[in-house]
Amino acid sequence: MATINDVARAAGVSPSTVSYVLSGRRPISAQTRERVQAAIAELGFHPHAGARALASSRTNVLALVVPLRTDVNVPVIMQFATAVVTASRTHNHDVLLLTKDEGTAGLERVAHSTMVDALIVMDVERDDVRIQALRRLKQPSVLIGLPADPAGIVCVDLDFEAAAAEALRHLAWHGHRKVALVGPSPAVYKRGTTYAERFLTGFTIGSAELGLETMTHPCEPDREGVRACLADVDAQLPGVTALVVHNEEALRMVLEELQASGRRVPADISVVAVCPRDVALNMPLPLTSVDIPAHDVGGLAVATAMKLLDGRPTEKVRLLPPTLVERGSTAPLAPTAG
Amino acid sequence: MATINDVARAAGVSPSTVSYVLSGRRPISAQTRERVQAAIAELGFHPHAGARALASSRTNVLALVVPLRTDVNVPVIMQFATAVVTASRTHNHDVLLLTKDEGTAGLERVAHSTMVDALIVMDVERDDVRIQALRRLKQPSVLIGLPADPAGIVCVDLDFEAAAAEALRHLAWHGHRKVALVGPSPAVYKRGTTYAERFLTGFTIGSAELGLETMTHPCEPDREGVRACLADVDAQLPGVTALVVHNEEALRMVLEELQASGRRVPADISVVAVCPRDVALNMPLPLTSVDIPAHDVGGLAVATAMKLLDGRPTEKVRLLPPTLVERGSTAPLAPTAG
DNA sequence: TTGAAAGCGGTACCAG
DNA sequence: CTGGTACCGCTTTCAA
Repeated sequence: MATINDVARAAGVSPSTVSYVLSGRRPISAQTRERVQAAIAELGFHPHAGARALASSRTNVLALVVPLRTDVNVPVIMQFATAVVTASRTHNHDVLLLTKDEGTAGLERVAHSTMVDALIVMDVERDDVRIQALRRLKQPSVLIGLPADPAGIVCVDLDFEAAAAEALRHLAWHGHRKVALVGPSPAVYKRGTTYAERFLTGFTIGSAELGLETMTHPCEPDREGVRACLADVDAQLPGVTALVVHNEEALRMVLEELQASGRRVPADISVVAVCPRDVALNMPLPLTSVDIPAHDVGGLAVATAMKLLDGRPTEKVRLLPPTLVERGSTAPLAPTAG
Repeated sequence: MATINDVARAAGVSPSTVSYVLSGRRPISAQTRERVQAAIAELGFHPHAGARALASSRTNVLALVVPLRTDVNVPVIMQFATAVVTASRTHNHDVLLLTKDEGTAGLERVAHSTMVDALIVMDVERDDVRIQALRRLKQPSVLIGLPADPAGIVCVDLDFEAAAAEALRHLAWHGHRKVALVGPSPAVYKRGTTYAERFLTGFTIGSAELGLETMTHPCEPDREGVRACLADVDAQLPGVTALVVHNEEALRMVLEELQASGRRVPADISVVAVCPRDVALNMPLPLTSVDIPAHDVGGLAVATAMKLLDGRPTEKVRLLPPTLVERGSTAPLAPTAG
């Protein structure tokens, strides 16, 4: 492999000049620059990452911590991950993949050994033990999620509270008064996954503000779970005219069960999904949905990390406003039912 | 951050001794070792990854290339990825995550800049352009999959041909003579994804060897696609008594459509799935399945990469034998139907 | 606008 | 069994 010295020799300049051509950190005459670039191309020179990291204290690598567990929504995780990788590349960074099960030790390992410049952590829980560890690191970190105490750490996420409010507002606008939330599985709540809690909060507040009659119910994403959930909804909120479904895995089954019980969507019951747009579009019926913008959130996390690395100012908590797109699964409440 | 020199000073030894304590590459007296380890612990010393890479020409990082496209089965991809990360950690390596869309350039970038010791590449196609690039790298690579010409590259995967044969053998043993293959979507075949082709080959050969009456049909994993596929199967192979489903996304819908058409599984029709065990177990009915051992394959890929790095001998192509587990979705053919 | 050279923090060879 | 030290390849300060 060619080194910077080989390039310097071939171009008839000093190694430092080659380095400056590469980094652009000082003016170089056009002539010199061209000679150097020609030599680089000819020799197929690629700077040695380790050497660079050693000399510059910059690795150009971001750590990404993903949950390994599969009770959490895998496709969404994957969307976040690919978004982070893609965004990182546009910022000239690569991504080191860590799994959550290494816990605090994994974070400390890659940080202390200077493998990464910053860390992006997914699947953050209410009182995540990893957060105190992150605070002690010399590298900055960005959470995707929102823990109980985000002090000293930067967080980005969808504004799930607003998302719930948005869903309710849409339904209320269409005249719906009785609305049920079909939530994630109990395990998700139990774990202290904050997006679930935040959505619930927004739902409750929104319900009160709009004067709606609502109920909420977790939902195990299998056939029996969905049936049980819908049965409870019908029992506790008779005459329900709309559902907000914050449970991707269960979504398709909810639609099927509604159909099985003889209810047409949206004629008999409206459904607002909370999910990535492609999921909403790939249902039997295109669903009105509040988008989970995994791509945007991942991109924002990376952009935020870059700001931190550059010492640029950053919001401590950045919650993206939700967008609701009306598709085929919601309709105004029929006058007779109002 | 403490350096090796700080540790050496604190322990009253030379830096090289500290290095040797860390690497175990030469005998150290118990006394010295303890003093050094105490100093390491006290100072919270962690070797600088870049410095280490520079001096040793070893990064202890593996590149993992995953498909970014989502027409491919996301949960399985994720299983492979987490298996690779987990296995890498047991070998004291970390994983750099690359997406397939960077193509050849991405591979060359991380290899030429010495960011990784070896590469693991998923979603390999028949005539994958990346393969020639991999051959030129100084780092070894392991493919998960099997291209047309694997010369010079090590490949690991499930033996999909044998998997198909195994599924048919199981059904034939139970007296089934008319069997249809519900395959992946046409797009998967079109792309030259070899696992699909290999399964098809195995199915065709197995069918001939067992003297079965069979047909094969790709299947778009949505409601209409599944319906159309099953309709074609019924039309072209009337009296079909068993299905082999090599399409995870479609699996649940296949079962539901069978039920909708009044056929009970396994009483009226047997179903063998080809999927990870957890998918087979999470269906309404636990399915007899040929396992896609993502964890094993990922682990094997990593172990193989380690062998290559150590200069130990390795099989060029390693195809894991399939295992079929009988669960509730297959039954002997009823005598009356035979 | 460019060059010289001192590190960055380890590794591993050469000595003893 | 241990120490001294020349690198590994690049960045960046100091000089010119």
